Amino acid sequence: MGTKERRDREREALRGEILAVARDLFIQEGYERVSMRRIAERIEYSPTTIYLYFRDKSEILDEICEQTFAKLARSMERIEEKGLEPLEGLREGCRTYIRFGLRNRHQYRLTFMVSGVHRDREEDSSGFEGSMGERAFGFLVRAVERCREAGVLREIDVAVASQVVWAAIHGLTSLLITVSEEDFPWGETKSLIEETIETVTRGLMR
Amino acid sequence: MGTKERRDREREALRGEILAVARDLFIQEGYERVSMRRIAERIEYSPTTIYLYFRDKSEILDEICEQTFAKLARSMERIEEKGLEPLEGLREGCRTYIRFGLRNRHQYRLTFMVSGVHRDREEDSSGFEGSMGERAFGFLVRAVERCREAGVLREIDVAVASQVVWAAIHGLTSLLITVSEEDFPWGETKSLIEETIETVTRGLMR
DNA sequence: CGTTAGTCTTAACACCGTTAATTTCCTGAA
DNA sequence: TTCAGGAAATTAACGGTGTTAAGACTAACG
Repeated sequence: MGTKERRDREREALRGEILAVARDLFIQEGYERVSMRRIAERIEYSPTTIYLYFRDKSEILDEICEQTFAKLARSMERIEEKGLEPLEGLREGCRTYIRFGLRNRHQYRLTFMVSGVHRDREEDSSGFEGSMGERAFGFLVRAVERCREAGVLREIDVAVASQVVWAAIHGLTSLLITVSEEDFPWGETKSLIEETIETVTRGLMR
Repeated sequence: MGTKERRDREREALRGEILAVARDLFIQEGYERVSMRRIAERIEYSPTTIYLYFRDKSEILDEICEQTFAKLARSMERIEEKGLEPLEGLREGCRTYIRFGLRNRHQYRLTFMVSGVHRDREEDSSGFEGSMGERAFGFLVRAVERCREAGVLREIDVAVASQVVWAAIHGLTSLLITVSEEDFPWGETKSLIEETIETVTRGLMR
């Protein structure tokens, strides 16, 4: 009787393996360089089998991105449990965000820097609401809000201020990912990160 | 005797037409959605003819990017001639940069947000030195330097400060390009831009 | 006029994402 | 134990891609 359950388990297992293999390949070589046929080869199934588990290539990407986002969101939410003072909490969130992006370059690029380039299929896109991306951004909003409550924030809309922070840390992260050190004379990365965070927080305080 | 000259002119003309057609298509539909065959169709030549004028597809892109950069660099350098006070000059440069990115979304994405994804050919890359990108960034450095000389800059390395500014305005630009308004509740774009510029400049001043 | 150099095209290669049709395999009932 | 049904996987194919090799055309020069 439990055969359906077992089959479901097996199905899920194979699905997971596809996801794992695809993630490794995407990270190592980039989304567009990895073909369905190569993923299939790795899992030792025929290419078309993948289509029994995913609608198309970009759905695999979407799923991986959500996983990545979930990781980022958790990292950031963990900061809130540390009970730091508002300003330092915000700073620590920025650090976490940037570090995460640099440690997961390809995933970061895939989630934040491609968007509508791939996935022409529009329908779902599931939007921002309820997504892991919202959770990660939600952290920023709360961190800024706590700064406002503590009275250290200058006169500015909390939503706008959060977007400004996001822009700054995303900008730094994506530049460091895109423009390699041999193409541009970045100095010491660590101090650049700290100065960026320092600058944006200072700029938001009264 | 002037036949060689005429032929050179014709060659250059066709090359230019390929570039123009490709630019229009890339802008309208994005680099990866445009095939060599479609470019060829537009110029009414066979696909392989293009390879007599460009090594490969990415070389067409490179050339277009350089043109775009040149336009940006000129726009920014024109600000210097306006004789604004240092801080306002920096602000105006930021505005120009962001506006340029938003008005040339596809070109901006191509130049600043893809990098090593396409063009596996490494050899040249021609580096940062002497490129139009350097000229655009050079403006930022000079603008920041002038702020330092005017004594309004806080204690910070000029190169680092310029990179911070670049990160912030690039971050905003690329986010606005990547994350569409239906995916994320951006408020009013104009005020977001102003607040970002305000925040980063404030954060750099003493 | 014949040769030659430059320009362009045809045909092909090796891929790609994806779909339709078909085969294989296993399970549950007779 | 056999057999039907259904799920899972495969083969073959379509229409596309960037790119290369080989051949055809064409215009200028000796």
